[in-house]
Amino acid sequence: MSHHHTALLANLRDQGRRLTPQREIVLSVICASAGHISAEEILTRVRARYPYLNKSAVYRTLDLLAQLNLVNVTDFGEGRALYEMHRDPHHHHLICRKCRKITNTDASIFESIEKLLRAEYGFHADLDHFAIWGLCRKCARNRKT
Amino acid sequence: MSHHHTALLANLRDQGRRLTPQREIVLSVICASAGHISAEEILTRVRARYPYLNKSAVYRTLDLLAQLNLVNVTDFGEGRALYEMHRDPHHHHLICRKCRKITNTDASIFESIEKLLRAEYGFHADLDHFAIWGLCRKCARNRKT
DNA sequence: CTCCTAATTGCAACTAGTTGCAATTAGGAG
DNA sequence: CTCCTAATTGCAACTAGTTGCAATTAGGAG
Ligand SMILES: [Mn+2]
Ligand SMILES: [Mn+2]
Ligand SMILES: [Zn+2]
Ligand SMILES: [Zn+2]
Repeated sequence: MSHHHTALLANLRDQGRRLTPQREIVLSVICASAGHISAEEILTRVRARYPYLNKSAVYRTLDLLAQLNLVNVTDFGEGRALYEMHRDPHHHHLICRKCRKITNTDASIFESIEKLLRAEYGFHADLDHFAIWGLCRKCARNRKT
Repeated sequence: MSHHHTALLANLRDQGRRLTPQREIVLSVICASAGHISAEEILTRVRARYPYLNKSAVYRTLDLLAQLNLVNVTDFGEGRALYEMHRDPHHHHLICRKCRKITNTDASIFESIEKLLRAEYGFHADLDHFAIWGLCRKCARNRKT
């Protein structure tokens, strides 16, 4: 049993919830994927191992894993959610709303804001995977600025 | 013709796009709404004035307005997008992933990051309406922290 | 004012994801 | 190991939003 299954199990037990084979398979598929992966692709890979697993169970598991903060969910403007394991070091994505170019940054840029939100609002922000929209250098220049 | 219609017209003309009655109606419905409003509710209000306007036109207009940055689009975890005019002063929302409580903050918290992204990546971030997930004070305390 | 054409709409069919409920089962009690 | 029950799954029906394409039209040219 991997490290992530242990984390899942601990989280579930706290809430009187159960570790089912379906949940284990979904989690391990996400663990085995390098980057961002869609629900549809997760379902495909899950079914390679367990052909009759229902899509409702996959979607419900994805919601659960997101709520437990084991995976992050991000919309990169494709009109569907992409899932990724929470891994260190954290990173963020800058997305150009004009040309859709994506640039990565590291997590440190949000450190000061995390402290501010905690100090001022008592809010423990999940700032470990942001999609930040805007204009890239090239597109901002073309706006005759 | 309102200030917002003028802004829309200018944006459209630049790109060889057109100001249609459908687009005007959708924009004015969002302008007339105080806070966040769903696409479904926009469609309902649009049809109060123009009963046969097609939902595709509404969704396509919403995409367009978002791309032109005249409205912001945010998912507050309800599984659907909410739309709001870009208005000053800007604000952000802190959402607890456990109890779904929503707290507002003002826009100034992101000023330093906006400068950093511009200086370091040449990226002009749209940081005027963020939904930040995390744990509120109460829920963070209950996690036996 | 009329004509023209590329942009846009309306439509119908489709896709991704959600929901309510009966059947199944994880996991605790004995 | 067996029983029990609340949590979960599978299913089928549903909803929100998307897409391709023919019909319409905004807005520019003459
Ligand atoms: Mn990522
Ligand atoms: Mn808002
Ligand atoms: Zn760009
Ligand atoms: Zn909370």
